[in-house]
Amino acid sequence: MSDSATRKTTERKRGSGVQFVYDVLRDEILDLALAPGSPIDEIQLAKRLSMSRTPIREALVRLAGDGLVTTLPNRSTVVANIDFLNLHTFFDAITLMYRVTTRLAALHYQPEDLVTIRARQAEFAKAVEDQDALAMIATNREFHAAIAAAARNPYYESLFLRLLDEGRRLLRLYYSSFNDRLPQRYVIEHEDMIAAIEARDVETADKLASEHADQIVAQIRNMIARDHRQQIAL
Amino acid sequence: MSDSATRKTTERKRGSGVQFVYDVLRDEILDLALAPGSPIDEIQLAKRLSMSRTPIREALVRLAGDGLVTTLPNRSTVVANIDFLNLHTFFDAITLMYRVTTRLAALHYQPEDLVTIRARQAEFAKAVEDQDALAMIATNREFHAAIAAAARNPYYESLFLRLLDEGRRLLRLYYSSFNDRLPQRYVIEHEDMIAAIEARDVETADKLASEHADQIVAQIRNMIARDHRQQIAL
DNA sequence: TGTATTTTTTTTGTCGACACAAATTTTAGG
DNA sequence: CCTAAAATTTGTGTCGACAAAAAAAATACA
Repeated sequence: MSDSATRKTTERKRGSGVQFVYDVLRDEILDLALAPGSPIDEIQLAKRLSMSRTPIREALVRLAGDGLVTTLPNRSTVVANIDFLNLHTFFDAITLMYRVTTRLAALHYQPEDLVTIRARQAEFAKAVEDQDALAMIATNREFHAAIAAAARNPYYESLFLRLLDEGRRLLRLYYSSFNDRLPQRYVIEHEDMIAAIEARDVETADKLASEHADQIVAQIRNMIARDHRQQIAL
Repeated sequence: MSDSATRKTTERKRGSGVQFVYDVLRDEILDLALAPGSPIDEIQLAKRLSMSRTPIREALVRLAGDGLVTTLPNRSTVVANIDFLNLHTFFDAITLMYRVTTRLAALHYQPEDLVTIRARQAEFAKAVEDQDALAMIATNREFHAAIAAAARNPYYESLFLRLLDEGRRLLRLYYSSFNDRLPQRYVIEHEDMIAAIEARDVETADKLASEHADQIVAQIRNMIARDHRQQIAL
């Protein structure tokens, strides 16, 4: 299990309890340390994090708001399932959010935004170079989150972040397939997007984001199809 | 105050407490019965609804997730303010959601969806005929929510519902200005949208939704400008 | 042996109480 | 009379306990 969950005997500041539980659970859910569909026992969790059930419950309510857990009335809350049947709605939404945030970033970015975006891109390039699939997933998210922040629209941003997190869970399922050389292409696409944003070239930014999204969606689809074939073969 | 808040001594089913508080507070916030920025006292609320603070707090956490209240650490939670300075981000997002949901509804609707949509439209037409501004706001929301449901994309739907609720709060502020004849136009536009959806004419549906959104945004902008002029005059 | 009913266990939803943080008021000093 | 420190008040964050609901186990009956 996640070692961040076991360290706890140290006194925490008052008020940080809920946030702590929220962060721990969120990480474990997105990292698939907690399997989708598995129940979350409040008492067990309370013992593990050595705190009362009250802050645990509040954290669970927040996670339910994020769609990361599902609360069954009078029954245990469970980690949200991945809905493979309706993945197309996910792909549709995340593609649109890739486009919209990149578009608006080209329109509204401030100089300091570019600094942040470039820093995230450097981290992503590093992860690709190291062939570190897990780091690639994380840094790719941060790169696009930085663009979304520059777009300065909290409504798009919050939906996009939610979709990126959902995607993180999906990619985790298949991250072993990242051994190929494809990710190098993403680095270049990112560079092109940064250039279009900097030039305030909205249409090009939109087009690049759209293609980038299609790339990623296609790759995830491939991973799923491949995995599905393997399952059938077994 | 809302009378739904005072009836409570009757026993409620176990488990419905949080939902009840959530619904009451949500309505009061969206109806501006609770002014934006005003603090919410947990103890006072607990007394008013005659229940313990625990379910109150959980409801507040959910509302915070919806962006309807803001939680200040160790300090009272306050009703979310209306951010007039960044209204353009709201208009941008809600216009896109009008378009996307109408588009996808034309693509994915099932026969029973049209029945629901038409029922909502009838209620909206009735409200316009009655010159009942408050009912117009509510039924207009339900009409577009029905279209969003037919679009069958939970990500778009949840964002759109959130934006519609935010819009409800905005319109409440200015609903006195609904005395003019403009709303009749909305009825016709709604009819056109239904026709385009039924014909599965995606492009027309998109175009109509876009124009409809522009209409509404323009009207809200007018209301704000008019109000602003009045404030300056005073 | 299989099914229906009762009993037990487990786990959630709610409660009242307490501790701590921040805001407010009071008091002390210049 | 004004400023700064101390004391008080107000309200949140967390806790342990209890009651109701659901699930699991045990029992009765055919």
